[in-house]
Amino acid sequence: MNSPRWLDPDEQRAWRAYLRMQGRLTARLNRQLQADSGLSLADYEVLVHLTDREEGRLRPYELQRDLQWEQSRLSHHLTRMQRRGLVRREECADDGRGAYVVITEEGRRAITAAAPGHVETVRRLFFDGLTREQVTALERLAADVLGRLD
Amino acid sequence: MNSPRWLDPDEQRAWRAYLRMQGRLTARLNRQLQADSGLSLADYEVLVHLTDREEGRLRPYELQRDLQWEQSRLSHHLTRMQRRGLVRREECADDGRGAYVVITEEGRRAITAAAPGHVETVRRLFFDGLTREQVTALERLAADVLGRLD
DNA sequence: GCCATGTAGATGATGCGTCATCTACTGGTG
DNA sequence: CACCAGTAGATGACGCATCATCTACATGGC
Repeated sequence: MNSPRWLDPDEQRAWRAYLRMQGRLTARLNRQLQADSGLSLADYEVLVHLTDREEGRLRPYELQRDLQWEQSRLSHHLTRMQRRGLVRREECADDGRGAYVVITEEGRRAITAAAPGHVETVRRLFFDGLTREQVTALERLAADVLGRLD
Repeated sequence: MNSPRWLDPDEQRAWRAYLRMQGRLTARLNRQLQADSGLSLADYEVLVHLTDREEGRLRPYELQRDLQWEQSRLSHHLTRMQRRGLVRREECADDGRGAYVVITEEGRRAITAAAPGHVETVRRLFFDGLTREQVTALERLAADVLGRLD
């Protein structure tokens, strides 16, 4: 821990700007989604992944792998979503330990209703005003950083 | 809400990569700070802003403006930090409604101990491996987006 | 001086995220 | 087949974030 390499001024500014953008953007997206459709960003992500498979069901561990969430977070979240009727749990025949998470009709209705407004908000708050180069540079940067997170 | 402009493939990939990086990075930073020094990222931010003024004290509304937090989040957070002995509240003579938040000796010790490891982690997980151009491009992007969030 | 409106800040309820821990089943090795 | 390491998932406790609401003081207009 001795003599750390501090951030230089460019890095400082970039880091502060990133943190600030991140916090504000997430807050805004969450609020819009919550207000317009009663879903959180987390609910939205779960439902997107479920609708990606046409059977509308996944094993929790697959969901966990895709979302990169903590296992217990996922489990708690599914419990809450189940309580609200957005998903349902089913037994898994192949693996006695396992389970399936299945999207309900209500879950489908919820995400169908929520998606347009959410995408519109992402576009309005984030992509509008960015150039194509900025978009590809961001993807590149995120991929670089992700590569070092594993 | 009719006929939304969906994200094109570049935007999709960039957005997913960003969300994923964001989530994983925040989680890692939080875990490191928590494990090595018992502080959360939120605690860290509060203490940084307090130590920025050499009196080590601020009005809550200033802190709120700087951090861009919800007022009640800040208030709750300060209560918890106070309970842990990191800050203290003091009466404000000029304004009967107001208060001061003051960093304690223990708070100073905590952030002094935490900072090197945290900065090192930010550097290792984020800045190492990014070019100078990527860093300035990020700052630019974040500033652009922030400009549209107000 | 009195009232209306605004501002500083606290609080209770409730949902979310993490950690530690637990149960139950699987699958390979002797 | 008995054992044991590993994997799938759930749960309780606790700190965090948001919303709605509340108190108390400040301030400007009459």
